[in-house]
Amino acid sequence: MAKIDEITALCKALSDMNRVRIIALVAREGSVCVCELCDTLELSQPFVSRHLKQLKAAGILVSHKEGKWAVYTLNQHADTFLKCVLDEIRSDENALPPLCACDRC
Amino acid sequence: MAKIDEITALCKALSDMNRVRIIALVAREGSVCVCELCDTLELSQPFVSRHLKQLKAAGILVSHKEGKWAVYTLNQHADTFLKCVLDEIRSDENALPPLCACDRC
DNA sequence: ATATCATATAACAATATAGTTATATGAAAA
DNA sequence: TTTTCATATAACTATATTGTTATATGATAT
Repeated sequence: MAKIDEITALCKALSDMNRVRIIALVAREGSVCVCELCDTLELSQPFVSRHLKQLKAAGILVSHKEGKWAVYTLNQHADTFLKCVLDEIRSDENALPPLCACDRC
Repeated sequence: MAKIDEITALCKALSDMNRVRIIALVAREGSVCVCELCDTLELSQPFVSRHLKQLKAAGILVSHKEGKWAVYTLNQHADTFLKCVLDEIRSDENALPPLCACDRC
């Protein structure tokens, strides 16, 4: 029952390759910290941080603090459309490199 | 089995409110000519024409000529993800004004 | 307290996209 | 063939977004 402007907003969040790769990595790993995203996807930290903010604003990801680290996970309250998108994204998870696990967190 | 870059490209086409409204109108009416889109959505002709080009490039719409008119319809060969999006868009069709039918075509 | 680490934000340049105005194309009617 | 109509494209400005660099915040460790 999504409205046209909700569809537009969600698709705007998904219209950037780097953001979709971030989502794909979070979906595959369950939860990741920012440094793992940076290292695995070879993206700069401020760059990742800003895209994460957009993905949170779009309701796709949620985050919580664990000590010094910010851990990002998928929003469990995704609506029908977002679930459909996530299924699509998950089906191409192998397009991503293996996780560069952070050895500190 | 959509790839990440295909998802990104499709979502980019769907990331603009006017384009989604165009899709919604085509989905509701079955087929429309450009002047009906302009009149109904109160958008300028070159503006609509350029967005239609993007929607064709994204594989969402197809068009054919009927005399002087260009008639746009949904691409029947939509993949799973696009079908899912179209269902969402259709569920908010009443957000659109009634069709301003072109009295010439 | 000071230093360090992880993340977030600010400020900026480069690029892309939206939206407008003017013009081109191509078909049908006169 | 000239005109008219429907649509497409070109050229342009305005705005938004991307991506980078520098800095701020906030927690832990020393």
